[in-house]
Amino acid sequence: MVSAEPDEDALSDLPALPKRASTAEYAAETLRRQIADGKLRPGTQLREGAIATAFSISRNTVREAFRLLAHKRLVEHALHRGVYVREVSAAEVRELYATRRLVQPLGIDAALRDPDCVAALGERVEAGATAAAEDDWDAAGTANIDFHRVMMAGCGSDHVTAMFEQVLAELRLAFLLTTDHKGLHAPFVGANHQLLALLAAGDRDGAQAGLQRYLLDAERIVLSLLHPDPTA
Amino acid sequence: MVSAEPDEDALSDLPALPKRASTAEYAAETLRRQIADGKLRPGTQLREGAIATAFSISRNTVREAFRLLAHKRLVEHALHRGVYVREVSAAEVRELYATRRLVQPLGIDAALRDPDCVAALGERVEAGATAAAEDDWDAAGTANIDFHRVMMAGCGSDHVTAMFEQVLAELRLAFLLTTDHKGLHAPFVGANHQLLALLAAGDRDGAQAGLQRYLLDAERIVLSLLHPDPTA
DNA sequence: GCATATTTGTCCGTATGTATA
DNA sequence: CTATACATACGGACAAATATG
Repeated sequence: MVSAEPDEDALSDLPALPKRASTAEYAAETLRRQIADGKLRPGTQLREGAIATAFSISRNTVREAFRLLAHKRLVEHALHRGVYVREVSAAEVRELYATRRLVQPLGIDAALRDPDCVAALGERVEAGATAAAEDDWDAAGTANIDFHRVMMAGCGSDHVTAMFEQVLAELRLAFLLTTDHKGLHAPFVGANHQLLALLAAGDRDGAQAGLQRYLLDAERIVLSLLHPDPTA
Repeated sequence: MVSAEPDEDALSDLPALPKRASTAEYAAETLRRQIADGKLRPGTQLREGAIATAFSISRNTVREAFRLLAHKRLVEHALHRGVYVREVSAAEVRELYATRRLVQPLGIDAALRDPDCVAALGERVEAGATAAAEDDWDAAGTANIDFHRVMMAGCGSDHVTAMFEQVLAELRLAFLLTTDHKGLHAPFVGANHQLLALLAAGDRDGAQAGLQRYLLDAERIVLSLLHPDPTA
């Protein structure tokens, strides 16, 4: 590449990837973080030329990075019209929660079979509580997402894990559309705590019912924040 | 592009995609078919230069096509060493069936809630039986895969459907490694018929048990054909 | 509706880095 | 170890599609 150190600004927080990556992967990762951090808002167009000059890489390489991001469904590619940070609609949010209600019961069953998994979940609940106590709602949101990620990883299926990561990534994209981070994440802290207690007690039916209630509530909250109540 | 009609040579066998696609998508689709048809065997290296000249497109475009195929996990990308048609190992086959045993119960439940789905499944069973009667084991294999695809689509979750498509595509890649198409697909015809009967009768427990037995049998068969019995 | 500017899609030539015979 | 083949990446060019005035 032309400039050997493209990492002085936005990349300084990268923990020095041990795994070797191509320039395109590097650029894609940088963009991914900027999207996840809300620096690139949903709907923003990413222009090849601008990014190429900003990152000091060629347009071809930028295009490869775009393909990688499109694969993760973080951006949308419109032929001859460019790529845009994806905007998740209310209908898509409903689909995402429908999918969660469908597959997360598998995670509950997996957790019930594995005490280590329950212990790992306990750490996430604690992290969420700590973050909430410090009014750090971004951290609380991350802890919440991790809670469910860990639970699903317990299923032991790479394909299912990857799919669920996808679902969570898209949901995070939806979260970016609101600024009320406390209203968004605060309710989850207690809910996860309750769910954990049911899992620790080995109460399968209770945990399954609790999960469904949780997901229905979460969907309602997210939709209400996205779509500030049109009837009021 | 330079030449306005990119469709006269290597692409002539494509049934004229109605949806507009970029040259890269077009090339990716052509390669995907050649892999699915067994013309490009697992393990084959796909060289940028060779494909670029063969398809009369630039290496840049070929690279974009490779990204698309890598996304579908049809090819593997090794940095600085090129892309290869993926070889599915025995361990991966076991993982694929473990995933199927995990998620397909959701498909059974969905089918039990939807008579239309059961009807659609009936068509696939018939198609499989017809193909078997005509000794067309490739068609029988396709019908079998479609049977399970339709069942999972009944869940109504795009994410789950996409994940399952992925699983089936990788399994198909494994099937390419054997030439005994009859031995591979013949056992499934009857099994699907039985499963359908249980679904039509509304016997949930029977169908779930039947599914698990089916998947364990299928895994055994596939592994034995891939890995021609080392003890014999 | 038209003319123009911008941006994407694609190609080419070339240089450098990497893996392997 | 050198040589070679290939992937990676760059930059410039132009056509085609789209956006803009």
